[in-house]
Amino acid sequence: MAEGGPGGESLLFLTDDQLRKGIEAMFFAYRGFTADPDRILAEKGYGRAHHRAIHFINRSPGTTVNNLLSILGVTKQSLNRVLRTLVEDGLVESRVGERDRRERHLTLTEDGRALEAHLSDAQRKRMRAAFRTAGPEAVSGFRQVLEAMMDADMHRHYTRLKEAGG
Amino acid sequence: MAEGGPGGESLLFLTDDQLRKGIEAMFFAYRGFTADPDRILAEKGYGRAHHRAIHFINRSPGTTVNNLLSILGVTKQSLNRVLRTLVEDGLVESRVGERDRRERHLTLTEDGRALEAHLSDAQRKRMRAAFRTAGPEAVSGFRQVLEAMMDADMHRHYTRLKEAGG
DNA sequence: CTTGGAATGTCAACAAGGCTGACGTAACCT
DNA sequence: AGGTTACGTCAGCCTTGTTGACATTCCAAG
Repeated sequence: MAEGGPGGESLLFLTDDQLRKGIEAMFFAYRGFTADPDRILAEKGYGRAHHRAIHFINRSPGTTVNNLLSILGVTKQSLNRVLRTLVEDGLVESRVGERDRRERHLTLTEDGRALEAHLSDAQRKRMRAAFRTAGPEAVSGFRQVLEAMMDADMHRHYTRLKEAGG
Repeated sequence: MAEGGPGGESLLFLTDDQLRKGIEAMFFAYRGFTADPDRILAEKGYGRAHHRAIHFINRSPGTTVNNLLSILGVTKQSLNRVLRTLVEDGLVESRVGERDRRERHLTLTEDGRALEAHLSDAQRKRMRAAFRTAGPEAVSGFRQVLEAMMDADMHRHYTRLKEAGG
């Protein structure tokens, strides 16, 4: 299995050692990925769970609790705890649905958008530096591998957001 | 800032929208990245913290607690709890240092190596599928971006492990 | 040689944020 | 009218992060 294969293409990039490097790269990079927002959140007494809620509410203003649940992949009890503090603190607004009044539609308030901007500025800054260092071709590969790594459900959510936002 | 730039190279890949896609890709992909090991760990009553300890002890047999701490970036108390259960369950051996008896040198037992193999098989399987789908060039870019995203400390650890293992 | 500081690891207690289970309410739909 | 769906909440559990206090060991300065 050292080399050669379909189309004479080298498969060296699929050795266990290469895979292990990919695994460790994911581990260390994810730490960097969350480090900056984590610092900002800690100052305000929030955690990563708040960041995730804020991020996806910002991406899909007016989204329902149920939709958020399926994106985040946590239980409603878990999400509810986070959401309650955000509503109490005036960062998120929860409006009863007009068409279906069982639903709650979530949007960021002005304060919420301000925090979101602060957090995503920090995170984008690091991502931008990494992208710039690696270059456009690397970025394309980066995204291809990540997309191939997602579960099908998550890929669905990702694609939806990608299309909506583009 | 839409296009053009040094050397006439397009900078479209650095737009906020592209960065946001990268951020969301990291989020969703990391979930997939940990999903398989998480299932195995849950069956055995362990968590992600145990996996991390097992992984890095396997990578550097005989390592000290302090070294592990700086790789994992948690407090020694946090690590100690995890380590204690692993030692009690006979997956990790903790030997008092010969030269410096304050140190504890950590190695996996046979059972520990078996669990490590099980976990990393699962994780490599997904990584292999993603690598194969994306192809060697994408994998190269993937790693470049991740490396550029790491904090300096983490990059140091990553490089060390990479060299040792390669 | 002794003593004080630094390094290493352990115990205790607390908080965040996952989880399950049970229950209540309101609204929708057949 | 009755079943289903969406949401909220209470209670309690677990993992895994945190700080603080403490014991042991090493080393170096006096």
